[in-house]
Amino acid sequence: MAIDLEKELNKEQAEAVRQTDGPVLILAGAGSGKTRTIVYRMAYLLDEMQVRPWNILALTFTNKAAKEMRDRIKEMVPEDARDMWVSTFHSTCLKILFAHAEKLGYPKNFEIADASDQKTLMRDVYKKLSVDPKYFPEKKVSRIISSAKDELMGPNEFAEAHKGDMSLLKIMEIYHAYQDALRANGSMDFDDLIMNTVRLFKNFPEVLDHYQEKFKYIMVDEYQDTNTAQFELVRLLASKYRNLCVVGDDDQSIYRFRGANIYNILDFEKNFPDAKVVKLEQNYRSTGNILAAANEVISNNRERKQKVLRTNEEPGSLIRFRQLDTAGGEAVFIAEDIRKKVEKGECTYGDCAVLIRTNVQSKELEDAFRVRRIDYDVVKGLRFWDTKVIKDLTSYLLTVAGGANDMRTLRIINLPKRGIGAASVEKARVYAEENGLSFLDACAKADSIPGVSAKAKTGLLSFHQMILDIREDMKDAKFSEILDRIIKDTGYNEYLMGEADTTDKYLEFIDYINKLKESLDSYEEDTDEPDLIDFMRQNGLEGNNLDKTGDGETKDRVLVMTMHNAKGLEFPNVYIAGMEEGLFPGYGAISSEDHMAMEEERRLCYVAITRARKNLTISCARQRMTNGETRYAAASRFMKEIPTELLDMNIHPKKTERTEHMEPTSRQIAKAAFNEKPQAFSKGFQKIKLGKDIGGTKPDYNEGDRVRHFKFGEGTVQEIVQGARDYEVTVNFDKVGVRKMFAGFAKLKKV
DNA sequence: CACAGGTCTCTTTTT
DNA sequence: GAGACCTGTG
Repeated sequence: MAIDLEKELNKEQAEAVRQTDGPVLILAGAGSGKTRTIVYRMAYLLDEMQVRPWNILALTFTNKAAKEMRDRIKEMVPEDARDMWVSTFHSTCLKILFAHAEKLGYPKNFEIADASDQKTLMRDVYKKLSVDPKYFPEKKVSRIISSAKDELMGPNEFAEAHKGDMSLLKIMEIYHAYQDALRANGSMDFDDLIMNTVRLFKNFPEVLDHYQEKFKYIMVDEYQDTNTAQFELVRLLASKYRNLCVVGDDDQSIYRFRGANIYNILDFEKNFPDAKVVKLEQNYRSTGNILAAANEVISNNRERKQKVLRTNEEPGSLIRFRQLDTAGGEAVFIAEDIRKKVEKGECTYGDCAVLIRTNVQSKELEDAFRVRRIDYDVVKGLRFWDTKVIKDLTSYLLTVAGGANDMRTLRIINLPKRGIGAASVEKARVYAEENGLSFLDACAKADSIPGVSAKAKTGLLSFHQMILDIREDMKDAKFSEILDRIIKDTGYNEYLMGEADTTDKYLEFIDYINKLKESLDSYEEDTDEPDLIDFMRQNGLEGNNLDKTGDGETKDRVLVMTMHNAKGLEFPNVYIAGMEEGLFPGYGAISSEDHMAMEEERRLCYVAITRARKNLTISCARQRMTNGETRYAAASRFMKEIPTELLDMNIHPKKTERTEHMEPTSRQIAKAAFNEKPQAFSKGFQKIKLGKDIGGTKPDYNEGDRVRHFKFGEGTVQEIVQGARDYEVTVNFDKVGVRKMFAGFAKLKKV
């Protein structure tokens, strides 16, 4: 099948497809037909350039993206799709490591430690090293270790990089012990998969050479999200044939917090000086006004590649902006608005999505939808294999199967409760270690373990016997049958009934179990030598998340999700909720010294805006409960970056929109009145005029006055200028020097 | 050993 | 304000 590029693609897309050799950077703006371009490019490589399918590697971040790409290639070139490696960074590395694990000192059948395994291991490490989590919060330390791995730093390099820093040296010690614990369990965590593959390539040039020869053409999707380790991996693989095509959008780089390095894409041409760059700026998604707003907002970023999205669409309706008094009122406004639209037949619930900055924001929205009987779903990050029920049951399965690491057995030793407390477990564990036994085998020797209570002894012995019995009886049974037997023998079903506080919850648990069984059955059918550890390895990476966005039941319901979760999706009607200073941009970005933090928030805003196809509604609340505290906030600075002429601000509100829910209660007014910031509350409905009312009140200090800033401390006011939208104040701070800020946000106090 | 009550924390998330 | 987690008591 010959491909008519000119007919099926636009000029830029066709150009991107034709750039087959050498390094290529495709800057694909939001909604510019990125996936289409990638898929055509692959088909072109195969059909026109006679590239062999097994010489192509395509890397993505999510399984969803990999699957979509695979499916679409299959449609175009069915016979070749099979032989191409189109998968995530992690599963690609897994495939490579699987063949070479022993070279790095890992067992051939190493396991993958997921988030909860990591946590368990960290716990152990803290106990072993008697680290005080007060000084070294587990979560923070885990994050530091993870980012060290993202930067390709092992414990030793990490120590080298932080010589003399006492607290970091302690973390290095934890890092060391954590790696040891992983090794002892024959496991790698997700970050290890990438880091170890890079190590493999660096230490074994012949292995690298083999894969360089294999992957003569490499493509990377969402390149703006790559971290240093992933960059290095790609660089190594591509360094021989140099046919590297990366696709991404620097304006949509929103994962800095998990190691993504935006300079990978910004500096691509520095790293590959002969790179060809193609920009895809034609947008096929949104109306003119939405696109104009997105372009305006993102143009405030300095560190970016110049791009302007354009469209053939009409300008469409204005972007609506509403400021409500409370977060609850905001939720009511959104729910009512959606209800009215659906009643008028303008759209269906499924056409609407509410985007939020933080997960806690979903609560009020859920209440508002529930009260109105509006079908909705909150897209949660909850993933199938991380679910407690699934972790419990797979731990049982692996323990029964034998060869499970102790971590699994330890998880279920007293679950459901069988009278074995933490103290007894610890004793059995020490005994196991001293005698070189697995934890399960140590249970059988309960009589010889010193200091274990009679009750616990019985518990340990019967646990061991139960596992052996199941193992013996179910030798030839299907995995799903073994699972049934486990549930029966352990009384896990009864345990779940106790755990679930509602019937719905219980049914959800049962649903998980059924899904697990299905998954086991289909694995057994498709695999020559089914093996549970292999099953876990396949699926632990196979995100299989219960995400409700795409596949399967496309129910007609409103979706509520974080802006991060919305990346890559689109909806006719989008609501962005919580457009407030302190929430979006978040407090952290506002107080950060690093301007890249604010730029990242702005990119997130850009991502959120560009999700909308036809209608975009942005809202915020004057008052919101955050972290158990009532906080007052002005509208987001990002709102001021959208030109007024693109906005419908409801300056003359219709009476019908002034529902009681939006009015503050007298108690709230009283509360606000006692608050130090009197501008926090409007009396009744406040007219919103950008440039005046939003944070634009004249400060109560003058040039030359001493003022205090919540973060920067004291300083002297050098200049106060009335800007287009707010008063701009220049302050020379004693500690941090001269800063320019908007009076509305800086909350400077006269000293 | 289990449970109750006190304490602490609290962006964003994939694999 | 809610959820996770730790500690003290029965």
